[in-house]
Amino acid sequence: MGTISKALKLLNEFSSSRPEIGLSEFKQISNQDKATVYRHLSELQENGFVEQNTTTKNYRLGPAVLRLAAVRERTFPMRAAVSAWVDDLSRQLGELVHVSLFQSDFMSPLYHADIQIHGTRVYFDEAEMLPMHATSSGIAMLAFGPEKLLQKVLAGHLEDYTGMTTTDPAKLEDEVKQSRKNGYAICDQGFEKEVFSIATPIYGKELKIIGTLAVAVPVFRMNKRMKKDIVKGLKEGSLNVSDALGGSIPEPLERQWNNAS
Amino acid sequence: MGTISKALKLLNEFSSSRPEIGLSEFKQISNQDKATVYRHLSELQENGFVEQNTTTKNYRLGPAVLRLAAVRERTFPMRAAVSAWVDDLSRQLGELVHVSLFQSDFMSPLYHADIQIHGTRVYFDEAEMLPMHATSSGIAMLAFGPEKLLQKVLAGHLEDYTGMTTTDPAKLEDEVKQSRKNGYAICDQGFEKEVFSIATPIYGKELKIIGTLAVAVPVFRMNKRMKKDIVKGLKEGSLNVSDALGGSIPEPLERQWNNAS
DNA sequence: AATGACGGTTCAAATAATGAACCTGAAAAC
DNA sequence: GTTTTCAGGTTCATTATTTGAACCGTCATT
Repeated sequence: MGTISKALKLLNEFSSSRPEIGLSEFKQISNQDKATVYRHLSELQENGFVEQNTTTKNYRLGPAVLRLAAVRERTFPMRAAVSAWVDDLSRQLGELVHVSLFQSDFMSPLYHADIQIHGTRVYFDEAEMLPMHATSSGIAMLAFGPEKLLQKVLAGHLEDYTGMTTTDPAKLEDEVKQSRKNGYAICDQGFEKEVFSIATPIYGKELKIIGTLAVAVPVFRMNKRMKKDIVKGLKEGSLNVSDALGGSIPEPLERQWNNAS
Repeated sequence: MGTISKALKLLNEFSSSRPEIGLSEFKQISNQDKATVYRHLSELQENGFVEQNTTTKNYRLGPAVLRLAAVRERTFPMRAAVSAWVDDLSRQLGELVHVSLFQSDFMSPLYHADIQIHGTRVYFDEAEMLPMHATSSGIAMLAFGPEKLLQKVLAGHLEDYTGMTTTDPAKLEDEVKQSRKNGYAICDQGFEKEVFSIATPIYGKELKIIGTLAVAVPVFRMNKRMKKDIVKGLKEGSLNVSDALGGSIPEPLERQWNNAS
């Protein structure tokens, strides 16, 4: 791994639950020498990608990412492109819906909508990274994405988040196979307790898979009828979202979806 | 300059007017070997900071910046903190107002508001980088920021954007001195033709300057009365925005402002 | 006064970045 | 339809940068 990747990976350590990180903490997290981490952070700081809390000396994400995000969304408005369909589906189902993009090691939420018609709702953080093996989005990506990715994830460590997370590679592979058979992926409380989710793949230009569309509901609200509605909505939604992004669902998968319903 | 900075600087080449850049183009822009640029882009791509247009092979900003921006704004909501005051001032003046943050080489817009009460309005792109020598925000930063920064800018190349841009270091230094005397910075069509702007500094914790508050108006609408109103609004605004960011205006400057009005 | 935790710095040793030249394919020029 | 040009991408010896153990200064705790 090059120096650039090492530095960029540092940025990914920041999250909603960990907005500021000190040097020593970073050293532990990243398993690198303190001096190395320090230099990387300094260079990131020079470029505005991190900044320092002047009192605690802890590091946090810098304003540079804001400008880049503004450029990206202004010139390649993906969020805007998918938002209408995500809103639609959320309204239709009355549940939380999100589109997430594949990003090397995890799924990264792009947009979510939660039209509240129930008293309880699923908590969703657009700034969070969704693990590949513990979310329906991740499993859908593994099922419909490149075989290499699946192998990489199966070979890696499968962290247990809830006690119900699939941590056995063989079991995960089974789930992936089942997802391919079904045409959608399911995850029962793999990442957050009490949350059940279903996801379908989203494709961009040239039939390239780029992410997933997913619905997450409180597990106690889940039943056969609900599941049927969600799967139907996801299939339509995937078509629409893919189309909005200039892509389309591969022929075989679309046929599979049509036959199933 | 380290490898990390070289790679990160590549990201800054993207803008609203240049959303996609090819390898050869990048080589020219950055004055680096093609192989080097290619490797840097590849590593950025692996981490989702750029992605490739599959047909043209051109590079564009990737989705990773979206997630980081979401984390930043969620955990350190600067935009949200300043938006109310910027909106207020824009409503009060009926003109475009923006807060921009200093970012190593330029000013980076954080938030802007334009309450339209006139037929014409200033075009403003939040994704754009504002040059230090050719905008009121930049000059305010030079005037009230560290002396080192001023020297660095004076020693560098001063690009001419409009034909009215200050390109002579001595003249720029004069403008900076005048700004210090006035307590605010002025720029007449230095970056965009027909746009006149005035800016005041914004301070964070421990009296550290972090950016500027600025008003930009069509030059033909500018007059003594208008200028007086803007300067008054900016002084109040700078106090409010600095306060909202947990900072405060340094004593001497605040006294200077109070005496002037 | 001693201890340890933390951010930051140094310099020789190790490793990764670099760039001239090369490859390949597509499109423009002849 | 052949040649030229230009684009993205790749290779390998050379070169320069990254690296990390040890060190420093500061602050809070014992």
